[in-house]
Amino acid sequence: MGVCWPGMHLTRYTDYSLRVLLYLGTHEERVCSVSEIARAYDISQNHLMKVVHNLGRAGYVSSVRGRLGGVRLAQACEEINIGAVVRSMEEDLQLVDCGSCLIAPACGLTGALNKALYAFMTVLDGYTLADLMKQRGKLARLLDLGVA
Amino acid sequence: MGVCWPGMHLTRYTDYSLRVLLYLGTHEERVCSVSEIARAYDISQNHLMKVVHNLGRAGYVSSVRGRLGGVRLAQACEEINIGAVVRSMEEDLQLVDCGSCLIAPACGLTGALNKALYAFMTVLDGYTLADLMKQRGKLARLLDLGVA
DNA sequence: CTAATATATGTATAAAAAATACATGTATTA
DNA sequence: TAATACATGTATTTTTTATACATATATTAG
Repeated sequence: MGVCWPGMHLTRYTDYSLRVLLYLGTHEERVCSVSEIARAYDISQNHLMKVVHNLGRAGYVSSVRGRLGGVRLAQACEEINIGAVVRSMEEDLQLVDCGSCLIAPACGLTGALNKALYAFMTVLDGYTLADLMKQRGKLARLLDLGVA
Repeated sequence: MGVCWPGMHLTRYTDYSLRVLLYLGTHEERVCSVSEIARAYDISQNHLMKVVHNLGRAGYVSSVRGRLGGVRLAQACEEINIGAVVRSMEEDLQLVDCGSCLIAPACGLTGALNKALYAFMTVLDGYTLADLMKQRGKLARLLDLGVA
């Protein structure tokens, strides 16, 4: 066989990650439970739990167990870079795996795709969580609608 | 529910499209059958048939039916733009579908992702098929290995 | 004219990937 | 100590993608 690139999959998993950060960013003053966030977005709580756990491992959120526990941002909104978040949530963002492709040694595609991906990520590297929250007040109101 | 973006999926389908163009580009002097190309890459012939058919609809290749029929490039290598090929093969390249997402009206993500995708495609727009075939001789040799 | 061979095209099946559900463990505190 | 929230592994479902199958249509060598 031979696949020249495995597909740039920005999954819902990464989508959820960013949405969690947006939620926590608009509620910086307190901890939020995963169930609360799942309810706001009408998303699978189990899935979101793993997303949040991963965000914790990557150092973006800190969690508190037990009653009255929950999650909060571990960094300031201005410090959380969107490109970095995407990179830490998406595993196969490298356009590799040309290993089994017959023409890999002479294929000009790899270089072109890598340059394109680099450009893609460079744009995202130019944004912080704070940049995505310019309309913070409106965001908060929309999110509260979901929880209520 | 609510999905803020559907995923940039550069599928194997697009991969195959570009590989077909590379094959035809290195055999410009004659028509090639789909089965020959499928054999070279060790790929499903049925799948490739549809890829080729689509390339025909998009105007990149012209096909001849019947015995001694086959496919050939309908444009010069220098005229075939890689970004355009990707756009015509991938349907959902637009990062839309925020329709059902709660926070869409105040979400800064959409803009960031669209800018990133634009940067990605702009890079690909800078390449032609000819650019990917700089090592044409080596390509031809590798492909012949697959057919043999 | 006809048998061989190639593309054209719709449908069905299989494989892979992703999302979600389920189950159970661990920690915290009112 | 009961309630609640995170932690984590496994199983199931859903979705997407790739492939297989079947059949129609076109072309041409002989």
